Amino acid sequence: MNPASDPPSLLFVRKLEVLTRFAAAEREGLINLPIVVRTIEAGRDIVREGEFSKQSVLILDGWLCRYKVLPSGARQVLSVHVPGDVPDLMSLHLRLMDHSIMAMTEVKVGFMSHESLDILCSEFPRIATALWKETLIDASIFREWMVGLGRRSATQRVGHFMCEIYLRLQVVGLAKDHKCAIPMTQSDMADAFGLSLVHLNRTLKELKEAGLISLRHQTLAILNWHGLVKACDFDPAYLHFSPQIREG
Amino acid sequence: MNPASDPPSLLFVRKLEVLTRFAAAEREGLINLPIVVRTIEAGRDIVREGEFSKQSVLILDGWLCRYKVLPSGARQVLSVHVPGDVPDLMSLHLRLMDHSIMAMTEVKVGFMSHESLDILCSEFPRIATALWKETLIDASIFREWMVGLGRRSATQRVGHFMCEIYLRLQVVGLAKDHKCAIPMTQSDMADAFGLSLVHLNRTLKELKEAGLISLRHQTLAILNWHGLVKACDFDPAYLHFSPQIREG
DNA sequence: CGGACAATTGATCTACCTCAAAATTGGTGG
DNA sequence: CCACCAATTTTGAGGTAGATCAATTGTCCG
Repeated sequence: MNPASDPPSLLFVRKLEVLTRFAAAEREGLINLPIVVRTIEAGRDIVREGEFSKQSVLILDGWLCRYKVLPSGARQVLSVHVPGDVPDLMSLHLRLMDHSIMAMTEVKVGFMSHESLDILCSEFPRIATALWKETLIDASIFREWMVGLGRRSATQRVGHFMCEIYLRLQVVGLAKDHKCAIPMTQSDMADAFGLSLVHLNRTLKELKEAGLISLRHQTLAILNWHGLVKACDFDPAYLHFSPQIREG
Repeated sequence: MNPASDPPSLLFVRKLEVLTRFAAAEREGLINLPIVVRTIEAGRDIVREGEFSKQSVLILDGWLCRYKVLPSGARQVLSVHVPGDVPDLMSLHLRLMDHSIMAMTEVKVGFMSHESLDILCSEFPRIATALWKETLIDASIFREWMVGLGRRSATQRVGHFMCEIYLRLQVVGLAKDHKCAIPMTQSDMADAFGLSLVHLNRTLKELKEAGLISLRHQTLAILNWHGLVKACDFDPAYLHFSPQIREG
């Protein structure tokens, strides 16, 4: 879906065009954005809390997550990111990182300098607005996760995530027929849902035994979409997809 | 601190100037922003999840919170807002509200139409950037709350909030000498920290008995700032104050 | 002074945690 | 192709932070 001849920025343009219709010049400006492509091995940090960031990363392939670690050693995964996402877009204006970003799998990323993004934004204000919107959707997802962490049961939290990630992957063509890859360890998931590893494992087992999902070899199948949506109280409104996309 | 003769927009300008140094024209544009002032009684919703928003509210006096309610009836408070905040700034670009906003006290708010904000942003790109930054800090606070909800104990969550709100109030001149008003019921706090009302009450008691805080008649005093900061693992970096502000 | 709401306390229960070990999986080198 | 290692997943057993249910007390106001 992304031939070698395509510039890496094309994925970025496509993602933004889900929300914004660009003029030809804007599109061109985006496509010509200088991007430095690099491959990073699984487990490596891309940026660390406390660092000053001078660039943002576009994910071209693989998954990555944002997290914070407490003095106790406990880790909270704040978000999970898939191809097309720019997880640290916020650093464009908040240069001091308040969290870290780690490769969950081997990832291919494109580095976009803040300098060139700034220039692009001032030349094309509608691009600035499109990027701003991306950061707002990011925040909306945080809010929904907060609801899960504060008020949903372990089972609902896990199921809710499965629904969310399936839809997000579907938008970028990486999921269909209620199946997708989830290249996370159970330890990663536990840290994302605020659970212990042991309890996460039991929660997954419960969802499997209820016939709602199957998950093996990092491959998720949602066996009963409507059942899962209902059980976990999933409503995709918070993803702010344009009207024509919303469904399961 | 805000004489009757001052236009309500002045509070907004002051808040934004914490992060951005404006040119005279920009400042003037902001001050002339048309604002409709209204008073709203405690407990009333200002916007509801699912509505389309055509304006954003600037808090002039009083507190308000954002929240979501689950089908079970459980409520999660997502954030708490004080004078100077524009809690639904996100609706400027995500018009469909994914959460509700409620007055926690009687509040005096200023309504700013999205139309006039849009015009201001396109005329003064640096104002757009300043607003974007505000939404990014908002998201940063969500991230920190996620860490609390997922990985901190009840005691730490409560204490952490006390530190945060004290500093945020201090910036707008509403707190000093480690004292400030916290016009929230314990029920509101419980919903903000993902706790039951009963447990929240016991947690407060614990912090009081440890000599870290006092809280009576909605008045908070932090009796041992350093002790509290240490016990709750509080680090204000996530508030992204400019360097000269950071301290307790 | 009464009524409504908010705060506090008691008693019991449970969802999820921690500690510990075993089983499974995937990758590597011989 | 197999043996082995390290990482991951799974299961068992027992403990606890925080939930729920149920009063009681305090506070604010009209």
